[in-house]
Amino acid sequence: MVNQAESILKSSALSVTSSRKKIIDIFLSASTALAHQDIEKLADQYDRVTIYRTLQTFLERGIIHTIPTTDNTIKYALCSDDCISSGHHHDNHVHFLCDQCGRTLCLDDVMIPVITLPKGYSMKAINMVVNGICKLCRA
Amino acid sequence: MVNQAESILKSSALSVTSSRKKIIDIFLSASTALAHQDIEKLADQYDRVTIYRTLQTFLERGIIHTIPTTDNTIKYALCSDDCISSGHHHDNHVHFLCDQCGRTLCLDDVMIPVITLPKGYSMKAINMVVNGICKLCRA
DNA sequence: TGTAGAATGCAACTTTGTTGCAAAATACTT
DNA sequence: AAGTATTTTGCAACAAAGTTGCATTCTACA
Repeated sequence: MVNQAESILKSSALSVTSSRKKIIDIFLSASTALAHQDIEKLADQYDRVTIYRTLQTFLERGIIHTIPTTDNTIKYALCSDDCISSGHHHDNHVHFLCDQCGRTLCLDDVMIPVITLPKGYSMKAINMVVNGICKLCRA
Repeated sequence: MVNQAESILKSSALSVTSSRKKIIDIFLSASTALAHQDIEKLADQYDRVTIYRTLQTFLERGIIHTIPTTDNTIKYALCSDDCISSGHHHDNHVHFLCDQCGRTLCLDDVMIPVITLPKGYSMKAINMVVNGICKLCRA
């Protein structure tokens, strides 16, 4: 019996350690994208440095991705299954940052529209981030 | 004879000081968006704290705006004339981050397309950032 | 089960950002 | 043009965020 965290690690050819499993579990049970600080609090039995290195490793392997924000913070979120299984990383949905509750949400149903760049520019990745008030805060 | 930096400060009802003029001049002569660190180096006769506070003031007055990035840095750029003169801040063009030279460019000609959010979400601001290789690096 | 190699924790450090307060500069009044 | 209220600046001290080297511990695998 292998759990989801272990299978993610194994399919990325990473050794299975308790800190890595814990951090993946945190992402799996989170409904929003998480800042480094959030993870530190939720996994406080592990060293700060371990969390930095683990997130770095996960980024390199494409297990998680970053979401750009207009304040100084970086938010991390699990990549979708699609994103992991394909070799290349692609993350073509819109992200939403609630100005009231501070949560970062993946709007999986809202695709990023195609845009045309000026001559001479090539595109490797695209991010679209909306700020506003989320469903829960408006209700 | 009033220079451009002074007229920007006066139209924002800010007192004219040498550090503020210097920082605006840096933005005026920069072809790309700048990180805090860039400004610190280019205005190293001024205290770090002064630069933090000046950028903060400029943001509040809508003289500059931030550009979100996927790495940990925030980049600042001068708002266009339109953006300054209208009361509200709007910055509806796409930003481009070159993965090779690291520069952040405003693609003034590429507008952010309109998207539809799911029910219950309200939009206050939107950012679109493209990573890739810029014109100059490809040439 | 033993061992090579990888991951972790610790300590020390660098960088980045913040706050309070005294000194200096600016804007405004007369 | 000088005096003064107010704003801005620089300094110092601090807090938070991120990095590096190295010894110890753990994992994967023979």
